[in-house]
Amino acid sequence: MTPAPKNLMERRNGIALWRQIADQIRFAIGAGEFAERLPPELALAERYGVNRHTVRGAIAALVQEGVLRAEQGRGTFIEERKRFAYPIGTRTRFSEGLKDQARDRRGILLSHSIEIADASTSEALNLARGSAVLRLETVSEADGRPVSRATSYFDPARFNGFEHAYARSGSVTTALQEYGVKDYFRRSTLISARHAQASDLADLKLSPGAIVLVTIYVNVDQQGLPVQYSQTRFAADLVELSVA
Amino acid sequence: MTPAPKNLMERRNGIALWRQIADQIRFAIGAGEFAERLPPELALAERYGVNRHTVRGAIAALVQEGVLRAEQGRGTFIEERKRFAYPIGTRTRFSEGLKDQARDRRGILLSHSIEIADASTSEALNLARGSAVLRLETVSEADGRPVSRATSYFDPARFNGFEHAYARSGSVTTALQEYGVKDYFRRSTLISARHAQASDLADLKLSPGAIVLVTIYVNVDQQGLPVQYSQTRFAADLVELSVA
DNA sequence: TATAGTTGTCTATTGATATAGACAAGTATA
DNA sequence: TATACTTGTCTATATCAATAGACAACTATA
Repeated sequence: MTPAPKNLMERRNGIALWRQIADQIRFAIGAGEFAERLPPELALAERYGVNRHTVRGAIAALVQEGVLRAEQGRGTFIEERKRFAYPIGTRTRFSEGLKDQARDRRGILLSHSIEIADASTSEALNLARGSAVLRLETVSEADGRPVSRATSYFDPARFNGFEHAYARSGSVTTALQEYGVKDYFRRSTLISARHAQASDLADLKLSPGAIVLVTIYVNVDQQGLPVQYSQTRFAADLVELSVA
Repeated sequence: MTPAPKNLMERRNGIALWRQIADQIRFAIGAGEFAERLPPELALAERYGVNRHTVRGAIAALVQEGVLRAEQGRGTFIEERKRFAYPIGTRTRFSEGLKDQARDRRGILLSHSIEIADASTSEALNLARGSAVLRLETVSEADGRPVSRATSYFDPARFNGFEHAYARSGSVTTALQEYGVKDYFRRSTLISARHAQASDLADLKLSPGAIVLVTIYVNVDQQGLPVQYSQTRFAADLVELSVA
């Protein structure tokens, strides 16, 4: 039995109480804390040490998001399930990693462009300074829900027209195979967390102030040559990263 | 030249404009957008499409955090701090991991207690249901700055008095050696991110609304027996996790 | 030493946030 | 059907957030 943590809300910190409580409830749902139905509004008000109307504000926001469904006289019910556990390892692949947790997984190409590589990109892909790179902006979905938003870089000399291959299959793994990369491995992953930027909020269908987990990584082929340099943002309320 | 993105702030979303702007400025600094000095308040107000006083609120918060330093008549300057890269792997150790990045690393014991293990703890440590566990609350510091806040569980039958060993050395590695555990390995790590709780804000000296990276892991000895089950919160503005 | 440019402080007004209480409307159950 | 419990709606009040304008205090430099 949890000892009813009271007054854990911070006031006058620039984040409205109803927003903080909405964030807490969403996170608690992701952690499986509430089975199917939310406690009554008065109980939640007691738990968070606020007025019932403030809790109602939080619930209204989550109903708007589609996380909750309120029924007058009956209660407030949860529309969603637990977080995805996304495995990070030497053989990390989006579709493989979630195959036991979601029926449909696919990537969607938002846009692509050829650019001059900056310092970190050219170093990661082992290209000469000032080389051109192919940049892909993608969203990955699981069961129709946007899970991650990636910015990836490829060497256009080796992977000319890669954007079409990716757009067709919705999978980096499949697209790489079309270019003769039978297998690939993750060399390293850097993980950080921050508030989502406005553009990611829209693509990941998040509410303002949401947190994203950011992974920066390089994938290499069987010869150890870098094939993909990528920065991926995961919705922290929907995904946790599992390092095996 | 960036085309002065105006009016990208969301209003009446439960997050005060000054807080959103503070988050944006902090992120822009991290991305190296401002060299050394922030643009004047009026220019920032123009850029974000808000009143000068609103920008001042954001700057005041960042000064409080130690990110900025304002000097009357001169301008507002950036206090440089780079993030620690904390390596996560099979041989993850706090002091080892930061030894090239900080001169002094140590753990501080905040409190300890004997409790009845809950379901996840007893499973992680391979204990019978309802067994007693030793719980340690600790803070780890690097160069005097609190970097992480951990809640760890040990089997009190095997590690009787472990809290004293830890308090003496400030190191789990050293304390485990006193109990004959010459080496240990990390079996798995689960990583998530959320807003910091009030108690962690104080211990990690964070500002309200700050983000923490949460790692949940089990360490096992050379025989594969679990010795430590732990949940650690890292200040996301100060630390990124590196998976090799 | 002027002057322009910067941050700091004050007053005032409007809208959003949070609290409080009362009661209506709907649901489940004894 | 009566009762307890739940969500929905209304009024009212106090505090915080955001805008607006004016001017003081301080710094760099022409």
